[in-house]
Amino acid sequence: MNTAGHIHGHPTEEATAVLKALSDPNRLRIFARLMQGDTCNCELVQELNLPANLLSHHLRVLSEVGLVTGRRDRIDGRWVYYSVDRAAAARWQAWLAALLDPAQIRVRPLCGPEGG
Amino acid sequence: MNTAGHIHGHPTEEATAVLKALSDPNRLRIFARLMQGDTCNCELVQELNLPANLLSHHLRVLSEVGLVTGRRDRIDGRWVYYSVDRAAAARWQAWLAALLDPAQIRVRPLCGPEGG
DNA sequence: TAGTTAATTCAATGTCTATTGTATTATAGG
DNA sequence: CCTATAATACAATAGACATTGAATTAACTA
Repeated sequence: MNTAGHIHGHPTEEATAVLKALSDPNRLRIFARLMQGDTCNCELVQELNLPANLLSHHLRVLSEVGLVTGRRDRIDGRWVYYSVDRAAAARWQAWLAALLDPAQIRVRPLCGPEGG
Repeated sequence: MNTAGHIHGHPTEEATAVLKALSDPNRLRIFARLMQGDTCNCELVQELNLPANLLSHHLRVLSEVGLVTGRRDRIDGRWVYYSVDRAAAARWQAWLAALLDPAQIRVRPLCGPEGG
C-alpha cells in the first residue's frame, strides 16, 4: 500500500507516529507533565499514579518518535531525567498548525451533480 | 483509572480521540485532502486509491470526533460531500499549539540528587 | 417495477498495543 | 559482598482496530 506520501514536508508515517504517540491518555498526561519541567520516572509514578514499568514503556514510545529525551543524573546514575525536546515540539507545533489551519480550508468545485 | 483530567481546557479523552483519529496514515491523507476542498466518497476512491467501504469507515471516525462533516447533494441524494469542520479545525489547532508550545517548556527544579 | 449507482453496514480476521506481573539490569552505599 | 533503589526488560493477556469481502440501504432513472 502507498504509505510513502508527504504532508506539509513531513513523511506521512513519521507524522502519524507522533500523533499516535500523543493519542494515548496516559502518554498525553506524561507529555503535558514534562512540558512543566524535567522529572524522573519515580516522580511520575507518584504524580500520575501509574506503575513504574508502564511509565518506562510510555516514555520509550515518546522517546522513539523524538518528542522526549532522557539523560542520567551526573551525581547518582540511577536517576534518569526526562524532558520535552524543544526542537521537536516546535517542529510538530508548526506542522500541526499548517495541517489544521482553518484559513487554508478550501471549497473547490464539488464533484457530482451539485458541483458540476 | 483516572482518565477524567483536563489539559488546556479540554478533557483528556476528547483530545486523545481527535489525535487518534488523525494518527492513521489513511485518515491523515483523507483529512489533508478534505482541507483542499469538499469531496464525495467516490472521488476519494480514485484519488487515494482505497476501497469505498474503507473510506466510509475512516470518514465515520473523523466525523465522530467532529473534525469532518458530511451533507447530501440537494440534486442527487445519492452523493454525500464531506468537508473539514472549520470551528473544530481552529479549536484543535489552538489546543495543539498550546500543548506543544516550545516557549512554555519549563525546567523546574529537578527531583533526585542533581536537582535537590 | 426493475436496474443502476453511491454509500453504508455487517461479519470475519490478523495485527497491534496498553496493561499487568515478574524478573533483570544498573548504580550507589554499607 | 550484600542490600537497597531507580529503571528497564520480558512474558502473557485482553481489548482495540485497520483491512477485506459480501451484503444491504438509499436514491435516482428508464
